Formats: sequence, C-alpha cells, structure tokens
Amino acid sequence: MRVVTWNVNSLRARMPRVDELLAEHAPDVVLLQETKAAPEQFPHLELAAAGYTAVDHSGGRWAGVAVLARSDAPVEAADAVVGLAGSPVQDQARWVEVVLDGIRFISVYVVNGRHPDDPAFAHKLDFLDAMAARLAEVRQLGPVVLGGDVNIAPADVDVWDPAAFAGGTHVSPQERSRLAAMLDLGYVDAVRHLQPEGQAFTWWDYRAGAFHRGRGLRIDLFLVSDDLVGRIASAGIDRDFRKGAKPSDHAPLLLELAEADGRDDSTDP
DNA sequence: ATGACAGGTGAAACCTGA
Repeated sequence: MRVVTWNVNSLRARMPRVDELLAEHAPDVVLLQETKAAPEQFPHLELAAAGYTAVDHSGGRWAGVAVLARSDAPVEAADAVVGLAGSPVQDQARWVEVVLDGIRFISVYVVNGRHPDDPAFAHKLDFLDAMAARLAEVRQLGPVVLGGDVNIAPADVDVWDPAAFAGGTHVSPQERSRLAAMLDLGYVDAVRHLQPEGQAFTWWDYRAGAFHRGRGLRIDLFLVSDDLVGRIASAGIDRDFRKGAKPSDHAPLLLELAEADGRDDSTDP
C-alpha cells in the first residue's frame, strides 16, 4: 500500500502538480494539508477525474486538510472523523480521520505558532496536547497512519541551521517534548525509523533559493502505530515535486507499507 | 544585517506561512 502526505499550499493552485503526483505514484491514500479552500470550493470533480474520492475538513481561505482514496475503494464522509476534539482553534480546519483497509488514516496540519511570544504559540501547544489525547485514544482502536505538517523539527539534525532557529518556534523544548510524548504512546516516526541519522528535509522557504542551498526543515512526518512498523517498506520525499512549475514549498512524503502477510505488493500486476 | 516568495482576498495592501 502506497501512502502520500503533502502540504500542497493551496490545493486549487496545486492541482496540476497533484494530478502529476497521482499519475506518477498512483498512491492508494493521500493525506493533504493547507488545501486553503472553502467546502464548496474543494475540487472534488477534478479529483474524481483523476480517479480519487476525498473527504475534507475545509475551513475557508486558510488551513484545510483532506484524505484522498482511489475511486475503486472510495472514502465516505459518513465514515470520517472531521475535526480534533479539544482543539483550541475549532474554527480552523486541521484534522480529518478515515479508516481504510483496516488502518485509520489521519491528516493533520498543526498550528504554526508564529512566535513564542504570540498567542498562537499557546494555541499550538494546546493543539498538540489535544492531538496527543486523540492519538492515545485511536491507538486502542487499531492500526494508525498519521501524516501531516506537524510544524515541529523533531531534532537539531532536522534544521538546516539550528543557530538561526534558536529561541524560535518549531524547535522549542515545549514543542519537541510534546512530539516525543506522542511517539511514546506507541508510534514511530517512519522516516527516522528507516534513516536513524542525517538530514531528510521536507520544507524549504520559497525565498533566497533556499531549496537549492539545502536550507530546509523536516517538519512533515508520518507517525505510524508500532503494530505496523514491520510493514514499513520505504519512506521518503520525492524531491522532484519541490522543483519545476509552481511547486509547493513542501515536498510530498511517500510511505510504502507491505501487505499484512509481510509481502510487498507494490509490484503486483 | 536585511530581505528575499507564494497564495488568498479582492482589486491595493495586508495577512499568513515557518
């Protein structure tokens, strides 16, 4: 099973690249963030033309998340959990869950936080607490694959210049300890699991040629419940989608799960 | 040291992003 998580920075602006990704990788499930659409603007028709159904948590011009699935195994809004209980920003669309093929897929777009002195930073910490509470709950319900923009660089190796970020958001002990506590609930950071050391950035600023200078952050993650760890066949970004015409500032993250019997079916006809 | 880019809204300039 092939899963993608991608902060597209506006789904409507990114549809050409999303179409490209769906055609190239033929993912079974796609977790999107920053769709930036009102519910009535969500491009269901365009996605259907590409062979995908979607459930979305859309809140207007900002944020927005969605789960896509292939039309031969469609997702139904009635089966989705839309929104995060206990979120301090209930008016912002940042959380959606769907169970597909026995796995609960979650797309999350964590509050940015802006600056440690900004009220938004307290909202971010509260959002992370609500997220941890929900991850503890769903861990008891079966296998989980969460993908999203967590807006936290888990460690200094996940930051191109830790000195430049010192004292800022995304790297603070408050954020990192909350992320670590989520892993302690029984989840694995899939990319770090396969690549214990070294940089594996997922985001680069549009400005100042950051991508080509290697100035990035690893802030998009797959958190996989530990009962699925043995099925992680591969996990990493596709750099090509950070290049070319009108890229998102995030690269898509791809996760390959072997079938439950341990066999990788990705090459089956 | 600073700013730099992109998207949404809405029709200029401001907000958001990380």
